Amino acid sequence: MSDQKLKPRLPRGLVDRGPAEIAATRRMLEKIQAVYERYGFEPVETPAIEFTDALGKFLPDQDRPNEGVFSFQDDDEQWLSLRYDLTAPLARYVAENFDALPKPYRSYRAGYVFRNEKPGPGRFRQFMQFDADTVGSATMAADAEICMMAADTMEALGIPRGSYVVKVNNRKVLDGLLESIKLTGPDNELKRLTVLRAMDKFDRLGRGGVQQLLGEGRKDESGDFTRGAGLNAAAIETVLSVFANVPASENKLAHIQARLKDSETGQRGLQELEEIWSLVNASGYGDGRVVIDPSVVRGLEYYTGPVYEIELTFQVQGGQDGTPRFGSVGGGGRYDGLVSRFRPEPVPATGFSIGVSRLQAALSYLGKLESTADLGPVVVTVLDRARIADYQRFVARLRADGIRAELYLGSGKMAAQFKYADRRNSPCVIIQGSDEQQRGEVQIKDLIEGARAAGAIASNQQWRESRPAQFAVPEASLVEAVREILARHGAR
RNA sequence: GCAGCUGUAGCUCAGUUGGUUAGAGCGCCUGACUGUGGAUCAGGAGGUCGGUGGUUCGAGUCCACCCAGCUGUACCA
Repeated sequence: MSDQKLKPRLPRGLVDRGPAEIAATRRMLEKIQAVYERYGFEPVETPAIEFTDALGKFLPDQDRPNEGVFSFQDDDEQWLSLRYDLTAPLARYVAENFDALPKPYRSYRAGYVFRNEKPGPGRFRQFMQFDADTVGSATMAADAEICMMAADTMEALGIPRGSYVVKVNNRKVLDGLLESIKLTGPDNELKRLTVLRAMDKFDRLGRGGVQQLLGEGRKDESGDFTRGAGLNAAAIETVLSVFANVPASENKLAHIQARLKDSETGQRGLQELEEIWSLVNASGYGDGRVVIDPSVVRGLEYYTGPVYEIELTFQVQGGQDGTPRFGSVGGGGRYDGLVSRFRPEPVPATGFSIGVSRLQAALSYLGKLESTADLGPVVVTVLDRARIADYQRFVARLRADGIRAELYLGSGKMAAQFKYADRRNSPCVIIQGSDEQQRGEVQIKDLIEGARAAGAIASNQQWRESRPAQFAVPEASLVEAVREILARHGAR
């Protein structure tokens, strides 16, 4: 077919966003930003594109970028990539502007990041993160503060205390654990990865699933088989001990301490955890907002010490199987090696990101999000096409007074104009035909009030004759009357 | 990537053991209403049944392959 039309469509994992979602995102961003500002962080923004090597994302032993990142070659053949998080670009920025920045350097930024991975519910290939970092401070106080800020942010977003938890662990504890089951040396590199990955799946697969993955392997619902790490029973028991149902954070520390006796790395990790815990506790956040959880793994690359994860703990009502799981909505950790890739001196850093898109998807699914679009503009209708100049003058007066307003620019008759205004979520329309003009008046119809009245009216004739929520005011009072309607409906 | 399931109108779906011009609800457009949203009523537009090939007198229906979507799993720096 030569006259075949192009089919409008989006690649998977990408979404269009309408006014209601945009408004909801904006409200979220404002709340997050307010918390970060209060903690003394300042904004900085970097571009969406970086050199691939600056992101550190070449495949090992190959000159091709990792498939998980969107990459392309510049005119000069250099590889460029879309950022896949906001941390790596920040490290590049700090390294590049090192001498000009105050240290420790505390900054935040929001922006879209891109990952070429399989999308799912609340998982997109383009999504927004809100990130905050402290660069140039090695003290655990920086990490403790990040955790407390994460908790404050959740509450600022309207998530009640007890409906979220900030979990803290330390990569050194995990390394120590692997040491204690003798998974050391380069030969065991792959096994170590397999063990950590298995642990990371605890919330999804449960203890049994993780146990299978640590041992022989596991068959999923579709019958597909995943090979396990092949550990012996004693080693499996040691690894699973971190999932023990020990209620208090102090006890968790004690519980795991015994298993790490032989590992110096593990002991150091425990010390760091204890330090964070005492700082968090001193500020009162140890009441369940921030907890120690030795099972938190997080991504596998650049974290060097403490790692954090923000999790929603909502009980999803209707609790059958079909309900999606919204686990982690944010996380982060200490990445002491990332900036020093560019610098001669060591530059410790720690930070965390909130997955704004995912959190929004979760909140909206759970009905915890006010997802109403903002009110639309006041629409001035066109009854007499010869008098467009007059109508435009009404519009100009409203705008001059700071009120969103527009002239109906379509070609429809009255009914179409009302439908248009309705769809635009307009608070009211302005009408002036020859009758009103002679009396020096305009009709104002409150669409929101009118919609409410519609329920009680049976016939169309009655509806039209009663003209619900409609009234006349002198032309001179136009702005004032519209203001009243806006105020009544809580317009911002 | 691997596995399972599903592809019929913009959306949600019906379509008997293969049998004439492929249906419904919702939505959309127009009108009833020379100047009023909703409701109602009447009319209208919109589909080469995901694609290609095959079996058959005949395929939305059966078969093969491909494509897309969903779910699980792997990977996710």
